[in-house]
Amino acid sequence: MDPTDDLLNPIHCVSHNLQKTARVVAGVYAGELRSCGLSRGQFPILQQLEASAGGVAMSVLAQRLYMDRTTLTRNLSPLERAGLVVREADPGDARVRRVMITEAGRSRLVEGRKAWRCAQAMTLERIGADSWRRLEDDLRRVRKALS
Amino acid sequence: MDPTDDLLNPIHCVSHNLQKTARVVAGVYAGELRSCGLSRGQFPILQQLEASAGGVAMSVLAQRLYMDRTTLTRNLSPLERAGLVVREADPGDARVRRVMITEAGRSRLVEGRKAWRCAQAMTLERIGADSWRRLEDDLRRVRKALS
DNA sequence: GCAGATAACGTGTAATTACACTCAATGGAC
DNA sequence: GTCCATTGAGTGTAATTACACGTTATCTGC
Repeated sequence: MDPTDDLLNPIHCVSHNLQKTARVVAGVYAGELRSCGLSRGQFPILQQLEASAGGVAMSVLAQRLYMDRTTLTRNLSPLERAGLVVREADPGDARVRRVMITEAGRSRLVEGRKAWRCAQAMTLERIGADSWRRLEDDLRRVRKALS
Repeated sequence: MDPTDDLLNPIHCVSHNLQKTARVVAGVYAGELRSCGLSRGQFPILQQLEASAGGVAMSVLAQRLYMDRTTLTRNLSPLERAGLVVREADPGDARVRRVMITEAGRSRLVEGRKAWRCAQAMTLERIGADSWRRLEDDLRRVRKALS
């Protein structure tokens, strides 16, 4: 008998278990970040952009965030309207649009990180740092295995 | 020095790590479920309703799914239009609307489970059953700790 | 060069999510 | 019984997500 048979019961759905846990956790971070005018979707984008000197192509940025490319396009629009990022054509390849964080974006990110740190500290305190270390490793493995 | 200091770097964001992993996994299940006309959000709802004989109040159902009550309202609309669920007033309390799965809903669920099992088996094979057992426990603990 | 394949990107459309707000029904204090 | 806090539920609005499709630019074989 296959030892994974019990896991083929919908109670153990990998997708739904991840989904509902993500929803619960997201609420904590969204609440903290709201004070600085960043959504929980915008914060990781700015964070990733700050680490990418010289700008990044849309596709590359989407991959790094494990996000659909078209979703990224939509999420970038409000950030661009707010002047926190700019999109400009790549001089070497006219197809590529390089995304860059602006000075205003960096300032906002400083505020955002304060709020984020509150949410992260609160979450870690509740779930336990060691528990999270193990979980984070496992999650990374899941992403690697499926993409 | 606080041993959780390194975890206060946005790279280790609990919310974003869960979010992006959930996105990657969701893609697998959505692909399989599409063949039977159920979204990955609708399947868990029907699944939960099948286990709730006599119908459930909206709030209770939302709690069980770790879902916002208003989100559940929206997600039920297409299911109701398709005749897979019904909402009827509770005889004892006029505020309560009891949600029930229909016969058509049960039939659809049989189809859905076939597709779901494909996705689940595929996912488990890639990430490993033991890895998932540990992860599922950890995720449950996170939900308990935060809600 | 040129034709077709490929790659990068945006848009139409639709599902998912949830906060703020409103409405209706219930229950408790008196 | 009346007032009012509480509870269950739906709607307005907006952000998030992603599939299908179209457009433009680059590359490859010839």
